[in-house]
Amino acid sequence: MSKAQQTKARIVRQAAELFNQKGYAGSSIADVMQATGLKKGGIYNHFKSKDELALAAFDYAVNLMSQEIWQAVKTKRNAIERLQALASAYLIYIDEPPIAGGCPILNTAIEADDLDSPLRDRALAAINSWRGLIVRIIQKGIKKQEVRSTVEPDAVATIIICTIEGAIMMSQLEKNPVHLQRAIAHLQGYIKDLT
Amino acid sequence: MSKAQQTKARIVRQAAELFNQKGYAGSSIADVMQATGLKKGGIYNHFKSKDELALAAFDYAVNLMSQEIWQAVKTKRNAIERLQALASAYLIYIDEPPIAGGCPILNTAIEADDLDSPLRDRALAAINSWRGLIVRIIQKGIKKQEVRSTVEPDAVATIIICTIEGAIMMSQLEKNPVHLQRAIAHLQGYIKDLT
DNA sequence: CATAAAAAAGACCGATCGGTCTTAAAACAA
DNA sequence: TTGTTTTAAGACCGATCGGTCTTTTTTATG
Repeated sequence: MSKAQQTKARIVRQAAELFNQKGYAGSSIADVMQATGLKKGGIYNHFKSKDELALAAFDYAVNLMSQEIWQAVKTKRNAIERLQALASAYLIYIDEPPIAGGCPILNTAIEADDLDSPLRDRALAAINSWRGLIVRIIQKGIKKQEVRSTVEPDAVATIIICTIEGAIMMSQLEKNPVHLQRAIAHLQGYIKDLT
Repeated sequence: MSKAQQTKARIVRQAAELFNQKGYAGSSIADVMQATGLKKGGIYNHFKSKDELALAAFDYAVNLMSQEIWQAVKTKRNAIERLQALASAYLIYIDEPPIAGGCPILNTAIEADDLDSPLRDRALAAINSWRGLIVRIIQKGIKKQEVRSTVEPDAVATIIICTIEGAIMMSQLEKNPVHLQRAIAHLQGYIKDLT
């Protein structure tokens, strides 16, 4: 990777963390300059606009988390175990958060949900991708008779996602991991009962 | 109420809706001017600063929702029914949202959780007040043997709150009430099993 | 090492930011 | 209804916003 590519990647990484903590509207280019140690020219040489950087930063952050989840899921073959591993993977936000400031999907969704922006579309796509993963795991589990046939994959996906996201918000706000731990413990039982 | 008081209340109401949709950092005083139809002098005559207006707007929004919840809860005497009524009360976000833009506690928590601002303190206090209500209902329920004595009030409060908040986010993002409906249906079963 | 190309610096731009202050209009009390 | 006080208007302020452009420095290539 060339020096320029390294610099660009570094800007994305550091901007992602900044945006994830202070929000897009709450962060200025001056903030990005401070976080990266670069001046304006150094940043605008790699990105056309603040919006373009915001999109790149969001994609980076989501990718980071997606890989984490997939790592956890792919080690299991049984649907129940897969879902449980998926839920447990979010405990990483306590020990080694891939990015500071909480869940980037949640943060971006809240900031952009009333706007009609590319960022909202990206948050929506990220949620739907996550939901798709859960739905596919359950559908396969039903076929393999690991999951009750009466289970509605879409409904389960909603419960898993909203419980985790709400818990991340609470733990982040109270600076106390217990909420996320309780939520995931609750989900483990909920998922076990899908059998 | 004097004319001036009416105007002040109107500013708070309209600013609350604006902030709840576009965020505090995402809304300018010019936006507030447009929303209220007032000019700068008319706004700063009532509020020292944007921050002061933001706090008043948040308090107004939270109060609005708190009253809604309490209205629903107070009609029931049994702990299980009270919790179920509490959860169901959030369906109002679908039919007649008290304020546009989703849950003000959630929105404010996400925007302010990494900052060290009065707004963060307010969001924290609002969540804790909500949690306190749930905990007290359960404690009383245990005493009256309406709730299993092995139930941990704090843990249940976490599950109820994070499920609802996560679901509001999802329904808001996807512009589809189904997520909130599923989450509340799920909570009804969860609460019933506390017996 | 020389040279062309790319990256970063930093001065600069108009627009907008939150906030102030003087002035005019409206509300209120007598 | 008159006089006083409060409320709202709107010009104005310095700071900061996102973004541009020229110049210098660094990197990559022969």
